[in-house]
Amino acid sequence: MTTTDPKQKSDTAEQILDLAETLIQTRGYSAFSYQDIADGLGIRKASIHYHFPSKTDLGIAVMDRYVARFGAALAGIAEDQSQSSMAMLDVYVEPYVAYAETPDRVCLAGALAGEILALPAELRSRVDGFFRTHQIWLTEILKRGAARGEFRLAAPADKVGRFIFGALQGALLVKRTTGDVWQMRDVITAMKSELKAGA
Amino acid sequence: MTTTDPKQKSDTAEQILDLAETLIQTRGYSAFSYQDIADGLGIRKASIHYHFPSKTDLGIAVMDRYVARFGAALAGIAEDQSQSSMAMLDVYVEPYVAYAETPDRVCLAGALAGEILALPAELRSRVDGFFRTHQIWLTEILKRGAARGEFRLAAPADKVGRFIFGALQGALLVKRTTGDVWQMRDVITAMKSELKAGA
DNA sequence: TTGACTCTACCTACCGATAGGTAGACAATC
DNA sequence: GATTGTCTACCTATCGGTAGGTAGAGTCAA
Repeated sequence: MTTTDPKQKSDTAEQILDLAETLIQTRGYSAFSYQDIADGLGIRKASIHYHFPSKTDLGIAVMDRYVARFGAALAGIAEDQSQSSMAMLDVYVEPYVAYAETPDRVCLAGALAGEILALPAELRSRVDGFFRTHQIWLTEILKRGAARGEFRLAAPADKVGRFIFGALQGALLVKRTTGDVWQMRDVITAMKSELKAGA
Repeated sequence: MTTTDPKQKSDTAEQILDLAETLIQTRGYSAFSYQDIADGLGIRKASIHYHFPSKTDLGIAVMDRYVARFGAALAGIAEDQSQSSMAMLDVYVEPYVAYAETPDRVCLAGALAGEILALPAELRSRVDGFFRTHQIWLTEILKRGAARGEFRLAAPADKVGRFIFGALQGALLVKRTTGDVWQMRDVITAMKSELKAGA
């Protein structure tokens, strides 16, 4: 950095995190290597080990950043209580739509979940926490929508929450394979129609 | 084999396929090795290469067998037209429930989809075909149910089909990570309630 | 002001383990 | 005697990780 930038983390560490996140989301945790990152950034493998001693450390750092980013987003959505619950849901699904419109990206947690048995315990627990948090958050929004007469839930909110969350994660998985950009849009259309039905 | 068994494929080849299928479903395609199979069956790596020259060949054989098995099942379900559409759906989701009740298994196609970019093209196209076939099949059942007045669809059948298929695949993914056996049951409960709503 | 020292951030060069895959010997069977 | 199936022994490539060195910026006492 030539400018006087009071940044906390070094620029290199940040670049490593960014590329690692992309690589995990597209190829998976086991399938990306320190060499891939080294090649991508034009540095040596050992330099990555300097910033992130082990692959586990790097994986944890990537996931923690992702969780924090999403956590802030979830809190932000629920903050403005003047919004309709459907509007909140619309904001929630935005990242899914965005990922679905890239060629190969899926949710980071979804990518890690696909190879959960190959992951170190510290990563496993974080993916688990991500899933639980999101399903609970969705359940709360659904309850709110039902209480306000916006949604008509055919089943208890927590079950519908799991249904919707699974559908979003599944849609990303299917879309990456089939390449059909309508996969995610159709799922969201169906989801919203189901919630509005009878309202 | 000591008994006179007029089997087509050798017993060893069959055992290799069985174990490979299990390993892909639990660990993933990239994460299992010929050594794992050799250790599991008490044979040498080179013997596996005799039956399946490359890992790609083995992967294709496993997937083709799986697709054929499922294809026969789908045809079987739709055969008896005296059944209700909900009964057909119940039979369809049986394998998902069964996988969800194992510690770590997911759908073979789902497992492969998780690392689709690391797969040889021949495998990729098969996973793609599997997804398309199942979504089309589900759509047909939904249309039938709607026509018979069993289901009330809030959105076009193909969109609901994608919604349901994604939810089932996503539920397996989430369940394996969280270990919550209710994940799949809750999703199926919600799905059936949505379909019955208003009927 | 200068020399000794420390720390950061990178480097080259290597390690043992494991991956998928191959060559060829050796029995058993048809 | 050819075919089938399994073996031992080996190959090359790559993995995550380590050892040790170095250039440069900052610190600080003489």
